[in-house]
Amino acid sequence: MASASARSRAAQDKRRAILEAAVRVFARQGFHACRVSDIADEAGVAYGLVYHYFGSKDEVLDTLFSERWNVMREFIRDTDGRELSAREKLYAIASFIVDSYGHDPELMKVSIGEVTRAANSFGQTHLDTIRDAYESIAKIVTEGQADGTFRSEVDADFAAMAFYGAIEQVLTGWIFGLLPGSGEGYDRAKDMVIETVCSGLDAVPVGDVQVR
Amino acid sequence: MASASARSRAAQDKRRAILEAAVRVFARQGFHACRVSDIADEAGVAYGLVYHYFGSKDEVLDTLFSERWNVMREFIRDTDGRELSAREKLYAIASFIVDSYGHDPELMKVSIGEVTRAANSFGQTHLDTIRDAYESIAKIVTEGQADGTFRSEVDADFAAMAFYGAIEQVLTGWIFGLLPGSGEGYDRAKDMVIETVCSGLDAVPVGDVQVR
Amino acid sequence: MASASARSRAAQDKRRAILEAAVRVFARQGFHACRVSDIADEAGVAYGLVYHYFGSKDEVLDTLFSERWNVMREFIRDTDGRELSAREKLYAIASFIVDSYGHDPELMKVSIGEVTRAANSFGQTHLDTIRDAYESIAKIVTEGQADGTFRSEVDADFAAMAFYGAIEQVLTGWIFGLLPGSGEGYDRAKDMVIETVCSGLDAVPVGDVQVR
Amino acid sequence: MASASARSRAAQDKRRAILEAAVRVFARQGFHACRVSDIADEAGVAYGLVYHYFGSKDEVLDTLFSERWNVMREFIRDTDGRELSAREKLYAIASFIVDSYGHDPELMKVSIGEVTRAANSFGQTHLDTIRDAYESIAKIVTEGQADGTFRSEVDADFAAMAFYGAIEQVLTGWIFGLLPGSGEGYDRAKDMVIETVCSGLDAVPVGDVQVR
DNA sequence: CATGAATGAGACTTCATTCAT
DNA sequence: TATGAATGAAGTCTCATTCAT
Repeated sequence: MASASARSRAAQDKRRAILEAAVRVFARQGFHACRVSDIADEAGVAYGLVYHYFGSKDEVLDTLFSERWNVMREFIRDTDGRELSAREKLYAIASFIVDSYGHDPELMKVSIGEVTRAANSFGQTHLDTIRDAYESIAKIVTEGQADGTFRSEVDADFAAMAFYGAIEQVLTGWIFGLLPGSGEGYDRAKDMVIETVCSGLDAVPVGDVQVR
Repeated sequence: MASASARSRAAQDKRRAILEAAVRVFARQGFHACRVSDIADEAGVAYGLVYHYFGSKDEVLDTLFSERWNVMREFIRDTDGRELSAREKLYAIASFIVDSYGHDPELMKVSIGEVTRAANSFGQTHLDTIRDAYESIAKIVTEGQADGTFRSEVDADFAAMAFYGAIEQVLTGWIFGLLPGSGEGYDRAKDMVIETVCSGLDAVPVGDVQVR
Repeated sequence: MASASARSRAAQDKRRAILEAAVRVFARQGFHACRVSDIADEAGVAYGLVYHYFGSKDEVLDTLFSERWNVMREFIRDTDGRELSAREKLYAIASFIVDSYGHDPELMKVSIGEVTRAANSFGQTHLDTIRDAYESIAKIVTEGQADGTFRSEVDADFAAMAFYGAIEQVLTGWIFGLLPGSGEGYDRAKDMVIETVCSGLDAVPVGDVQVR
Repeated sequence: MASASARSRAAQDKRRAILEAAVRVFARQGFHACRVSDIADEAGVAYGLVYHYFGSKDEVLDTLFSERWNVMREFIRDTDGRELSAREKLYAIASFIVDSYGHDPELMKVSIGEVTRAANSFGQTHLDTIRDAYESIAKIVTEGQADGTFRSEVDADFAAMAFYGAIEQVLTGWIFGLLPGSGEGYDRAKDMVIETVCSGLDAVPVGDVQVR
């Protein structure tokens, strides 16, 4: 019985090893440029074992996406349930995303870089998950607007998108090497995201501008 | 000579037809999932003609991306040279990007999905172009900070990234149907991007927050 | 010892279960289109057990074929030794083959489709067995010709082939639904095979025909 | 225009070359044991050209089947329309099949040996064609029975099956080397098939036999 | 310019077989 | 006996690219 569970544990270890190897090679070469054998080699397992655990190369990426977004969705939902102001909630979420990058930049690189391809093929499931995450963020914004913390000029859906996009682009900047500071400046980054999105760039808030 | 130029014009028409067909099939199926023959079929030209005008399938995408970003870079540079406040300049740029989407959503989908986010392959090729655009935006922010329009709490590089990311994510939301309002709400979208990024979400600007 | 023999019997049961499962899946999907795991699943045993009892997937089919043909060869030999006329012997053999189909159509389908007709691979392996059976039939025809029961116009080898072919094609007709009556008309079928092969179609026997 | 038709003719030549090469390699190694590259090599064309003309390896076999059975079906229909006795019609058909073997033994080998696999997968179309051919033969038998040439003891469907099976088994005998005489004895073979099927083996026609 | 047949390297996937437990 | 994870060779199919016309 112990041996059975040990065998099972060992088996799952290989599965996990394949998944982690996939993150590395996808991040390094991109999903399309990497072969299934690259994943197997990186994981140190036989070619066929990838297909023992996953139905296809796509399914490996699929699994990676699911895991990343489920964790994130759960975090957002938990955060929303805590006793925090709307701004603090957004800060917590921004922190989580930035920290995720700090913890596993390769996974984030894959997650950000391959979404489109996923959305274009097997990604309907993920779109629903992603939509759900955005809606949770929008809900936080809406609550902030309701209690007077946030202004009501901006649609909550829209703000959620801008909020998430701002963060993700910062990560993209780090990934591409367009932005300095990855590796040390995480805390500063979080602050700046929140500063930008919550307080804005303006020294003094103004109304609409008119540019032809 | 007239006939020669007419022939030349006709030829360029085919080239253009291929490019436009490519946008449609890339947007529909993704760059990797579409074959060169799909482009030719969509354009209504012979298979080999694609190779008469372009050196490779990659070059078709490269061309598409370059055209789009050169226009954008030029616009940003021009805008920077105009007699506008920093906020107005950002508004003009946001308008331009949103209008670009309104004008050719498929091109934007391809541009964002296949190149901007692709840190490997194509992303690398166009990195300098992208970097240049971001730097132009950052320069505008810097100037705004210098003349007191913008606060200095946020790094200009960082703000440029957040600004661009917020916009691009809104487009992404439209592309994937995560955000309602594409098709009508462009003007409102521009305002909201500027509102969000410049004025922020806060009803009353506050300082840093402390979350756990 | 009783328990040892019981264990052994149980073991042979599994072996038999695998063989019978193999007949079903081979008949359903064809030998090449079915995987070893299909056999194991159908038999309700573990993957590896197939290899405990058989050296290879081929060996499973070989075993099936050998069992069936050895029984048949034995029957033909026994029949030949009985006190019967040549015609009665052929009738007995035709009966046996038709009854075999009635008893296990799937096995016959596999035997005919995957081995008898497969001039390459499996056919070669069992050629001697098949040849032996045909020769036994030819011997019966020869004896019939010797004692004046059968005409001598037709070579015995040739007649054996035609005889067996006629029967097998009827089975094939049943297998593929080209011929009605499988399931009920076995006795009638036997009669008709003998009628056709022994008495022929002619109302009155005639000589050679001349067709351009 | 001439050059266009020449090009087209050349193209069809390659297609034909692939088909003929396929017959040879399928006959030599069997469908399953041969790789697509074997076909290409045998035809002296590039690997990919097989896929330019055929959607899959299966489709190559499929095409071979169709051609062979369509020719045969047409011949049977034509024969049925001629002014011949039923026996002469059967003789003509038997001749045709035997001659087909004489003319292209490899095609017949493939045609006979791979039917089952075809029937198990893509062969529904062929089954209909084959059924049609059998029915045409049965129709000839029925007419013979109607005009008193043939006895009515044997069902026409059944007789058609036995007739065809007897012939095919002779070919199989030649293919396997179980039967001597292939190469020279074609005419004798035709006569014997007709003798066997039409006149039967019996020296003197008898009624039913009773064998337990 | 235009066509589309021809090429062949490359990648995914399958699956028979082995083996440690 | 029995299990099923692990292996890796082999083969199908795809598709970017070339080239003769």
